[in-house]
Amino acid sequence: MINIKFPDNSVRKFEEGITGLGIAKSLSNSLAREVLAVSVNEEIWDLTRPITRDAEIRLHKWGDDEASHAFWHSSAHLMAEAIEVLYPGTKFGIGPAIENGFYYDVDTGDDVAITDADLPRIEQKMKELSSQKSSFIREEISKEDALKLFGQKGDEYKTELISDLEDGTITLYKQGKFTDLCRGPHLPDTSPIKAIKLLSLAGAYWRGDEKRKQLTRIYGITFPKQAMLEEFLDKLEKAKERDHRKVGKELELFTFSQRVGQGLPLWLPKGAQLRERLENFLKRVQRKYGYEQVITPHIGLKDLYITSGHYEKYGKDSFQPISTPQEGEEFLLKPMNCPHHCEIYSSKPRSYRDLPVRMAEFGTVYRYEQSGELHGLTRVRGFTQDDAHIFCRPDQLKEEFIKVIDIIHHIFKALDFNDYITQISLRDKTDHEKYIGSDENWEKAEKAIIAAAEEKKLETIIEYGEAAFYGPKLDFMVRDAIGRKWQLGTIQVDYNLPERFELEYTGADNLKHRPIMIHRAPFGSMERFVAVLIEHTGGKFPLWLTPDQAVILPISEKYHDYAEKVSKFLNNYDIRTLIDERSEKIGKKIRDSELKRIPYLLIVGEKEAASNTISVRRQGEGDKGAMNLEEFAKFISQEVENQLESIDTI
RNA sequence: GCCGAUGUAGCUCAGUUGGUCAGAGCAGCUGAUUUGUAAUCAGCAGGUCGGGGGUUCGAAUCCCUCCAUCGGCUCCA
Repeated sequence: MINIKFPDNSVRKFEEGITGLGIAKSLSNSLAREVLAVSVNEEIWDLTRPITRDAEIRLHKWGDDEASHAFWHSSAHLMAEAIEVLYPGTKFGIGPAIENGFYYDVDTGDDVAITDADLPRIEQKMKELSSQKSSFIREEISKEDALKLFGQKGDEYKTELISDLEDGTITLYKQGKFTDLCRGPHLPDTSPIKAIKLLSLAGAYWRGDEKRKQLTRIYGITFPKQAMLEEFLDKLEKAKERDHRKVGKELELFTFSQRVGQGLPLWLPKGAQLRERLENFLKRVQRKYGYEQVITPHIGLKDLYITSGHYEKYGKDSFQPISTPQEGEEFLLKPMNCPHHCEIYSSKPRSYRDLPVRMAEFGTVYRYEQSGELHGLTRVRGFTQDDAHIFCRPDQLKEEFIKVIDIIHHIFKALDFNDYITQISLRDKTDHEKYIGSDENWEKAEKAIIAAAEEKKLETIIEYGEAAFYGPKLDFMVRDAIGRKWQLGTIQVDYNLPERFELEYTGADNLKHRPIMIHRAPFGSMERFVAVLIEHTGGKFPLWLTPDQAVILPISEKYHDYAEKVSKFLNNYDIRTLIDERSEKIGKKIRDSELKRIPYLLIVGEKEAASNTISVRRQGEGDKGAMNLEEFAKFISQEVENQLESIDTI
């Protein structure tokens, strides 16, 4: 007999070799029907795998990540089985469960291609196979046998994976006629996989390596119930309504032009208005934190970037140098602001008493991103960083770093971003080619970030190999409408540029010392931040930010003049309004999608014009009744002020 | 850059196998209507069907190529 401990700390005895499913059955039949996976001592197991020792277990039903993981992983195998039937000879790469669903990378050979049109056929075959209720059978196998098995099939991908594995840790899973190299865990059998949707096809390099073969990746998602699938697809559809590219077009915030060039956003008046408000907000915050604004040009001599090391790293893949009538003279569009700021630092001698020096600039930079990488406002070729560089002494590093974390937290709170991930990006110690600078400095910089994050009690995830080439980073990542992660705020510790630019200050000991540089951008870039802001708010910005604070609706054309008067009056109070011309024509109503995003509706007609008032309605709150103009202006100004004040005291 | 898909009026879209296929709604303009918040009526104007090349008696439709966009991969100073 073995002791099984449950999440409520109760312990029961079972026969040795009992399975998760067996335990579930002993508790209740309905549980046994619903359970999908089991955690045994924090490791996710198949429900059918015998437990031979005392263990702590948790049973997972749909709704637990562990359950959906096993469910989707099994679905990936089911899809692979279907593909093997429909496309014999297909070779398989990897097929994991992901956050929403699963994928499998397959190689159908050069002659056969799976296209979008084939997806329903594969879905159909999956449904057919799932209803056969094939069991997923786990089997341990020696490395030698595994290599032999997949070698016979001619599957070079699996054999490559196996050769990287330790002997004695290799397991196979079989269901129906399909056998796969797999760590598991899986469902007991295929039957719970009822609702199936293959979502998309994409090319994906084998092992993520650009130089290797590109396989066909098929994405899909499955659920135990059709209704769940429909709900998921519906949610996905709704999320697309918030897409910043769609909303940005509707609200006339920004546009692109093929003539101007790919990835070069054109900010329309309302977008510029919004952006300006954000900039002013950030400038105000930064002033409080002791930053000074600087301004630097959009280009710099090529030598500047040779000094910084950026030319060597990115020169070939950047916008190419601009030549001048002067033979041999070459300028680069600036891809970052740091070198310029370094030159400002060294424009005069610095004393230890002067530090820290905090230089801020909304600096527009240009990077030649790969064409396939461009994406709305989140990934562009010309963008404006809310950049700043802090030059400080080693003893100031931690405090300065922490202050930057504070700024970012402040900003995120002010804009109601609660759902973000904090990531520490460190170097990949085995890859020396990718980074510049001494190990000693890297070590110091990485420790500083980790220490600061600990002191601020940040819940961070650590990613190795994600550091910038000159230093480690602390990044704040936010999700977009359909769940993709984007880096917004970033803080980077850099011992490198100060060395390359030979920056120094005179210490109390009257000797020269090297300052440490912190790069930071709370928004990341204005473009990306606005994009994420749009998707978070669905285009309904807070009053203090919104380009149009009120829309004036004249009952009829007769009151157009009065509407103009109201608009002008409010404009004097810095309240931006829009007169909805369309409503002048009776019965024509402004469309919801546009109207709903403007906080206040001001209705004017005979009554209002006569009494010099407006009928005020706040979206979502209903009528506020008639107000005279001055009253309304004060009311709005007060509201904006209150909002800004409450932001300040966050 | 790579794999796959898409590109028809300012916007959203229809256009069956190449032959009245240059269309609709909304937006715009001109009139009429004077009406309290999701749509008043009539008329007008809008497009080298992403660009270029080819096949054909004939191309929005088939082929090639370039450009852009979308979903991924890779990349992201």
